[in-house]
Amino acid sequence: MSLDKRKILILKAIISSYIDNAEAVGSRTISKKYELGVSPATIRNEMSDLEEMGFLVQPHTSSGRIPTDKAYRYFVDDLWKNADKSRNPNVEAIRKIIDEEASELDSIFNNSVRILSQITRYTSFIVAPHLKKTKIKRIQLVSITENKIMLIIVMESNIVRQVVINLRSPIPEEQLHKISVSLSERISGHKIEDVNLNLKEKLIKELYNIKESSEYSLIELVPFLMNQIGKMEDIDVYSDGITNILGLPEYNDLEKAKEFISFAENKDSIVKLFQNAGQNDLDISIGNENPYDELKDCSLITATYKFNGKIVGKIGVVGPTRMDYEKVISTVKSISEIMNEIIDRNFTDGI
Amino acid sequence: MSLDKRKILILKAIISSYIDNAEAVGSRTISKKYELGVSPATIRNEMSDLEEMGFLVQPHTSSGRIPTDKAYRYFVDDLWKNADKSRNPNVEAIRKIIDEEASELDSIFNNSVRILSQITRYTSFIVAPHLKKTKIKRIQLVSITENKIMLIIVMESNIVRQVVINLRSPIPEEQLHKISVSLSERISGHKIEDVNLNLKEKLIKELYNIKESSEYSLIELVPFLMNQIGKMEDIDVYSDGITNILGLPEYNDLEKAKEFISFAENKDSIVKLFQNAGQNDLDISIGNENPYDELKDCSLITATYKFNGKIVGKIGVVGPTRMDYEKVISTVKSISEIMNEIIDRNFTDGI
DNA sequence: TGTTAGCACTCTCTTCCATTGAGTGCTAAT
DNA sequence: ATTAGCACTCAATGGAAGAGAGTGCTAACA
Repeated sequence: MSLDKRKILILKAIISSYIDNAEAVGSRTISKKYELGVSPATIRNEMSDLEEMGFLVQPHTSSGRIPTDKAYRYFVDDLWKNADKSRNPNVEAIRKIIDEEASELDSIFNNSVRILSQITRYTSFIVAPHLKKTKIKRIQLVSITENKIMLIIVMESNIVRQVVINLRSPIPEEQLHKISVSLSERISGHKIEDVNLNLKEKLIKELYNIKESSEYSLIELVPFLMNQIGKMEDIDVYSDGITNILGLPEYNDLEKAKEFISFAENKDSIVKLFQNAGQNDLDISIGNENPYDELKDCSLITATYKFNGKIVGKIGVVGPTRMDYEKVISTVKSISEIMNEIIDRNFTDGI
Repeated sequence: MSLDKRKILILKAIISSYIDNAEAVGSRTISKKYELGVSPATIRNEMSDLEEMGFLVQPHTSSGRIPTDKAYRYFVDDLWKNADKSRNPNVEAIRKIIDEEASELDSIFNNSVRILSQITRYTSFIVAPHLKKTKIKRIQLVSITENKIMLIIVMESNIVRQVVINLRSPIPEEQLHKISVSLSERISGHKIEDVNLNLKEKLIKELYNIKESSEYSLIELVPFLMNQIGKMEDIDVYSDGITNILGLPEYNDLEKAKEFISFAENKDSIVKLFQNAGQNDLDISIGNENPYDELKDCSLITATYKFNGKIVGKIGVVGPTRMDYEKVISTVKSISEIMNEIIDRNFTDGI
């Protein structure tokens, strides 16, 4: 039995109808709504074949049929081949919004993930860079008030992290500057994880031996600074629209909804999910292709974004397997491209 | 008819049972579980009286009874009088966690709201200061990379806000410093809202007339900086545990749950809710005492926190009217006290 | 040989009762 | 004033019956 043209048309019609209504599709519906020029009986025969081939299932003997993961997979792979190159019409509007607050990664991520979930109406995530694995370019100490200084860390990728630190007693501006310079000299080029491993002790010792350090109680400050640096968060997860699933018929069951929500709110599981998700420009995993039981009725569409051509993070959408793949794929693609472009422009070192 | 001792005991027993089980309480239950030494029949008579007095209602003729808002109000006011002065046993642990990352308000708020919702298992909020109404102490421009500078704003209350800004072309360190100093001189003492109103134009004009400005294209930079300052967020809302309500029997109805969630996720409504909530150390509004329909089955417990003795923000919990008031009140109280203390220590100007 | 009308059959879903059980209010006895 | 007893009420539970959507099969048709 082969997947001839008519079978494909019928399959697509069923998928399309099921995506719209979340209800098992019968032969009459197909013959009425989609003009195939054949009677329900013929369609029934074809549907029976499609079921045998594993593209459809019947929830019970006398109901219509539902597409399987295999059907979605076929449909998506087909989309792929005949990919519509027409750009998402919203692209320019989206770019403008993200670009407006593009000087901090945090804003780029927040805006991107929000827009993504607003357009798709599903749950969106961004899993952000492994800061601990990138090198520190320089650090800087800036006096804020008498008892507060700001520690600014600039990473190789021009990502900036800062933290305000309370001092027990003021440090003269001049001396702060000296500490800042010597600390920066010694720490730049190293990774945050190195600081945690062995650099910390080494640096503390070195700095103690410098004449001018002794003026101020570096004994307190430097180890504290090193701890702050070491604590910089490793992987950030941004999410939006988690509660959107409450609107989906497949999550009418409160228990199921709660299960999904607690999965989505758990950063660790999301990080793992996205790390497993393949490293292509765009990856799609459908239903049981997902490694997590909580997502067996969901599809995950992820894209990567890069710094300096190196893969560092992922953006993605989780929705029901019954999702409008064409729209979601095009949205994820567009937004990831916009992110890539904006990050490139704002965070990549010139040559 | 008066609220004699036995009626009070029975009322408390009913409230307590209803808080535990969320099910209408019958006379037999009370007589069995709470040793009052009287028969169900007697309790029935008393319950009938309590209903007449407005403390109880029957969902239908042949069911047990449920406490009304008035009953909770009585119960809470009574708690008040006989307030247990014993401190929450967790106080020290909580303080430690919040204190660990106390040099930035953002962390204090995030940690506090998280702990509050974790302990109470309800939804918690913090509505943070009106930044636009406080004066700017100083601003500072710090060079980050060739094309990035950081704009740091220190408010009168020692709150620090910073934003990274991308430049079209580099500015020499020296000149950046000059701009920073003149901008800071001119802007300190003013409020953010003043910047938006008229200060912006005035300052731009003034700075154009300074000799050294002309070296660099201040024409671009200064207006941009002013916009950044003017854009600093007005009121921040922190929330946690919104989806906790999915576990409550009163929100078994998905529609009701969705309504609550979209209310809780809407910053505007939360800001209004908290602004209406009274300015005492602790305020409680129960059920229909709340101005919002979405909260007619909820109680709101809020506390204030202060900077320099001035009220600036609120922390609070929203849960079902059927909540363990004693525990929630004590938790909100403790956490607000801890916040006050930590903020005082870290953000108040010395004398 | 593929298509289709017709029909019996299947299974869910809704509606409608009857039954159950928790709880009340009232009355009469203590 | 309290309580045992009892009739009564009403939500909740659990079939049973009927409706409706959809199927598979058969036989006729092009």
